[in-house]
Amino acid sequence: MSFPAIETAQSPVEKYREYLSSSGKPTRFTGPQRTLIEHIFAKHDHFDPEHLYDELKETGLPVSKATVYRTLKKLVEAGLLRRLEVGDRTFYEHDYGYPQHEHLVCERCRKMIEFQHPGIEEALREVAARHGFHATGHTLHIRGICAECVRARAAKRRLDLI
Amino acid sequence: MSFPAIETAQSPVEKYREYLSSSGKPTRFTGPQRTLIEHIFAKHDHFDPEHLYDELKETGLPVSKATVYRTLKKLVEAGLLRRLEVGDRTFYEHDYGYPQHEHLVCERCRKMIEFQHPGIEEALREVAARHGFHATGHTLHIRGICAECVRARAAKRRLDLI
DNA sequence: ATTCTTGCAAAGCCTTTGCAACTGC
DNA sequence: GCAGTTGCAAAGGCTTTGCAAGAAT
Repeated sequence: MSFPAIETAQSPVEKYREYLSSSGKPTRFTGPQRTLIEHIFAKHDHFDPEHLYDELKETGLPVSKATVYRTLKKLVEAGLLRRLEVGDRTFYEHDYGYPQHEHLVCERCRKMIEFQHPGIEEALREVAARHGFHATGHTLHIRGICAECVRARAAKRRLDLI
Repeated sequence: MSFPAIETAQSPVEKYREYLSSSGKPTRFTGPQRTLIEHIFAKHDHFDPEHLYDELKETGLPVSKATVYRTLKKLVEAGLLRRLEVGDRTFYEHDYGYPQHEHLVCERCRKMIEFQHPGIEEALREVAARHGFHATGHTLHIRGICAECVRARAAKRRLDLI
């Protein structure tokens, strides 16, 4: 984890059940949904639906792709996950129990480095207020090459000269 | 336009030709490419490939979808256009001759309101530097409901009470 | 029992690609 | 004339959807 987790009164599963009962919509807590939540919250990372689907298949508790997509949508509504759109790829990450942050996205190794910057969040709120805009969220990430890849590239360049 | 255009020494077409000749790659300035550039730079707005394709069809100078996509990619490389990923939709807007800015995106009327905030840009540079990250760009937008739609919604609520 | 959820496969969307015809240079 | 570009239609990813079978309450 890049940042310490936030203390939560409820487990993700509990939080989800609460959401289900208070959402008004038809809803039922099923096995596949439990499998997904428990798998997703077993570790903190950034994942895409395809990858999640593959992992579950390997663990012996497969869930169909349709259900992966359907459940991810619900988990975002429930406030358990945050959806990230990076370039033309879509990722999900923990929202519940994890502090607000943004990402540096390496275009070479695809790594996503988390960072926090309260000043930026504050500036965004201020901008919205100034425009009478009722903000519900934002998307922010910095694209480029991470330190590691910059070094690797420099090293390779040195080798090429020999 | 939300912001005044920047003075440019070259027209978009000239700038593009310069890019073509200096890019090293095979390249040829064709009729469809000229049609696209002239149409795109005739007005400042945010558009998606589909919309652009439809507009060109109506003007009587149609360009195939494949060429629209292929040319948009080149125009981004040439620095004429900026590509925006908002949610799961992709837009393009002028980059050449237009100042750096970000967007407030209304989720009700889809309007994109431009804003500038030098402090944020500066903060982003600083974050990248702190991580030894070689930044090449960033994505930033605020989602929510614009002032107009907030008002419209409030008005409707009042009516509903009658 | 009833109604919601799942899995499968088909359909949808947006974007890219293979290829023959065409066109700048 | 030669290589690069276009248009068309087909193919590709990723995501959603229709529907019959299977679960949760």
